[in-house]
Amino acid sequence: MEKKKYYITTAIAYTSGKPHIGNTYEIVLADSIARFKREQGYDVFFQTGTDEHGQKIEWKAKEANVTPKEFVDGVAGEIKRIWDLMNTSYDHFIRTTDEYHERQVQKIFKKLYDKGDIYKGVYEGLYCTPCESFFTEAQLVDGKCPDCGREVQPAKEEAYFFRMSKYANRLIEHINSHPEFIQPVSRKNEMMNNFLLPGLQDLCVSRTSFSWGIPVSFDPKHVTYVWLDALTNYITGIGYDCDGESSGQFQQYWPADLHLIGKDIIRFHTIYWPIFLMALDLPLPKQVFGHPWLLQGEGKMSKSKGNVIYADDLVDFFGVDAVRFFVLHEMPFENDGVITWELLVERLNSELANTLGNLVNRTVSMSNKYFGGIVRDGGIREAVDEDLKAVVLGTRDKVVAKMEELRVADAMTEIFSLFKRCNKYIDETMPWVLAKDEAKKERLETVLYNLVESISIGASLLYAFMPETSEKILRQLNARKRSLDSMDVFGSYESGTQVTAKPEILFARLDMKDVLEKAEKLSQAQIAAAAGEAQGADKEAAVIEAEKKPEISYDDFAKLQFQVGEIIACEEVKKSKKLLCSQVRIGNEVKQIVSGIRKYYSAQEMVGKKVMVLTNLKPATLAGVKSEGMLLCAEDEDGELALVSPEKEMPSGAIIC
RNA sequence: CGCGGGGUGGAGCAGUCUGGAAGCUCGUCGGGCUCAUAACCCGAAGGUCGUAGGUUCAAAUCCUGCCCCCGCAACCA
Repeated sequence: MEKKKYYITTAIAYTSGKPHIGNTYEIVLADSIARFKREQGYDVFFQTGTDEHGQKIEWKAKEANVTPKEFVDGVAGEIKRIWDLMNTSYDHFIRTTDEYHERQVQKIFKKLYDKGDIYKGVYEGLYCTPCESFFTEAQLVDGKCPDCGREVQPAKEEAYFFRMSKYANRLIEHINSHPEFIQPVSRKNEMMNNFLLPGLQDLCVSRTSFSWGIPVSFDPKHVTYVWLDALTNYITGIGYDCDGESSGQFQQYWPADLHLIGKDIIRFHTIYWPIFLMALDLPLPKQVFGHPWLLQGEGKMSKSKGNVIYADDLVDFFGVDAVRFFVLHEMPFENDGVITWELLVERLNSELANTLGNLVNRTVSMSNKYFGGIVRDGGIREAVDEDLKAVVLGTRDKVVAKMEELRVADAMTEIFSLFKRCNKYIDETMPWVLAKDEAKKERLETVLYNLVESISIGASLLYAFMPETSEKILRQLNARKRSLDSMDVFGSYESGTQVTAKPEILFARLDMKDVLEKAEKLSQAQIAAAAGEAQGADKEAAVIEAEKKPEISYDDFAKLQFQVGEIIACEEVKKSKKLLCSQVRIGNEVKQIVSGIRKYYSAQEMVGKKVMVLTNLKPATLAGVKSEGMLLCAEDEDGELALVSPEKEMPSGAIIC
């Protein structure tokens, strides 16, 4: 019988820097699903890779004084190293700089252009002059350029667009008729209400503002812009060819069974990607699962706070499988999960060391102590055995059911319930008591046999999640790995087998204090490194600013009217989290000025301050409130703001020149 | 009235769709055991299930109002 295929992908990682544990979570999750599907007998193809084009990389490469290609080669290597370190069993690692991918993207672009789905138009967006790049509102960081942090202005640029609206109805219908398409289902409404039902905007698919991308073959000053380049990896990676010369592999595996992605890019995978596929007359992926995020305990991960957690650091402390266990087990299905060093140590000690490691250890030890390591089925059954067997034999189906819903954390919990049941069984049967009575020898053999058999099954189930641990346990027990199919029989462990003479500690308990101290050192090192990096970046930015900002005449300067203003009243703007609305007295008049500084100043403390105001700026309406000027602030690289005030007491309205 | 998620013993979560004795992990306390990695097993304390109403024989679960928190979106002159 032919095996059913299963094609699973992760999102491709952006090569702008080393991935942290949150990014690493995704590949491990995908790996456990891929491995489990293989166990279930599917012909699995598992693809991951890197997204290597774009403005940001061009910029980073420049900063590092290397070519973009050299830069991404470095980062992609690092990413691959971490993926391998995590023991992930991907079949193909695609890079968007792969020659085959680039060629296909060019062909796809041309094909869609010829078809009329892509047209040339004008892109209106927000432009950052020093960086020479456009951003959509969504890309802005605190309303500023995400790369250099400066203000952006509305501007226009020639660009190619994809006619999204043409396929919108078909997509709506598809989503409605395939409830399993978007997972978790709660995301479906979000997509429908926010994007599909209000009407889809055409998507800009090219840029001229940077060159590190795949050139549009018939208009080379344009490069392909992110999504058409990145999303297509899922088909080019398995040999799609849009002239109909697709590989056998493509024929076999497409459509994908599961795109595993972060919840932040659900929109692109459930709207743009299906529409691209429709335009190419290809079937749509069966399911897109937007997993939640793994967050660091307090606040966002940031290098300057020194709280970024990297997979390889964790592996140094805990070992690969412990880290796999943690990210898989600690991640809820819909809500974001939390990762802290404390939690990690706690989990490792209680579940891995105590429940699992100690179980294997005590079982092997007893076998050696009482029977020289020979495990025999003594054939003396008792009533207590029945519940153990029932639990052990029932676990497979529970795990399968959970995996079917992609509830990996729950699946692991089921397996650990099995191990807990084994520990309980030891207390129920009290082998050390049986050992004192020569007449109970056969019963004792049976008890140990039941344990070894149960652990063998548990360890086999564990394989998809913690492959090394699974193998280690089986090796210690000298047992074969069970197939899922064979797990409805209790008693397959060959009677008379000898277990290892010296049980190896699977997971050593860790001292919380010790780990936290070491983690603190890591954190300090990170802060120091970030500070050094930030200094370097500052210098760089200053130089670039000098280069890019054109000289102005005194007349230009004279056009700007700066005055000292006194804030006489201030309140928070409703419907906004960032805005404060101040009444500012400037000489004899009072202007209303709205500023995005609520994060740094409370309305109360604003009152009474004398600040520098640009008073002849054209009024604008922000969040429905009129603003007649601008309060000037100094801003650092983290977006920290400080109002600028005259250094000595000055009257309200004083001219600043 | 922008969209969405959440508020469950000290901590972290499940349970809510498909009403019917409030569950899991950690922590605390007491007990058991000694094969084992000071581990394992049992028991206990501890919860007005955010809040106010409603429906129902019965509500954490369904309905309505309100209060907090968090994402996204908007906004940062």
